[in-house]
Amino acid sequence: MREPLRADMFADPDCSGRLQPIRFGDKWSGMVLRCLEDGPRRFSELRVPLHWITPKVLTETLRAMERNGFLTRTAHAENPPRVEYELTVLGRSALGPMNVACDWAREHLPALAEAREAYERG
Amino acid sequence: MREPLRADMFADPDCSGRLQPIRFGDKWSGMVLRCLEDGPRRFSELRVPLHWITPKVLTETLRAMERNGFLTRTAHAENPPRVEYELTVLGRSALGPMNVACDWAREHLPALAEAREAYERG
DNA sequence: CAGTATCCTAGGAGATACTG
DNA sequence: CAGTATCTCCTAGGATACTG
Repeated sequence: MREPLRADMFADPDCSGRLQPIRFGDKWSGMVLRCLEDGPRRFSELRVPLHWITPKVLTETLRAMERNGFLTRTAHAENPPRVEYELTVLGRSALGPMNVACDWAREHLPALAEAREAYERG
Repeated sequence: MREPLRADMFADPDCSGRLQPIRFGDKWSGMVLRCLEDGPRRFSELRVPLHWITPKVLTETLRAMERNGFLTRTAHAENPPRVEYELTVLGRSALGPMNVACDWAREHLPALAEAREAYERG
């Protein structure tokens, strides 16, 4: 629940390519969803597993998800500033279909790869 | 099983926007998957429900899905030519997660829309 | 720390025209 | 009918630098 996010959270080479045909929103939303699964996280904390995504793009992603009601943004009046992002009930409900998609991908990734090789051979 | 595809198959205005945060592959793959659900279809038959997608883009989409092993392309030696696209077992298996995602979207679309309105109001 | 502000680029996607 | 072949456009996404 409160362990730090691992830097290699999305480092699996099998998933870094385009083998996974199911996407959640834009490029990063699905991964952010996964990052927030175990509780609220800070801006810079999210950057680590997300391959050091640039602040501009992470801000855009978080704003879009906030706008869609997937997460809330809480700025604490401290110095240095601390901002936390946390899934809403709606956002958490999206983990359901995402897990189904992930299970499907894990199960069929070998078949995907094999189909590509067969296609390449002609 | 053999009814023609309806032209307004994807005409629902609620789904034409960006409210649906789950995407299958590129812009058209998910819809093609749905179009082939009930059996093989011809190239020009697919164009109708797909908003008269340009042939170039439909070809690209079909080639990508064929490459990933989602469907097969069968050219019949006739005149005029007839080509049929049909889902493979792998392609059909992707309908599982897609239906889960569609169910989720249908259930939460009102909440999505409401979240947006609330965000817009500030 | 948690962001803005600029600038830039690759490629997904469409319009249009042509062909075996 | 079932596609190619070109051309063009848009924008998601990244690089870099700066700030309250």
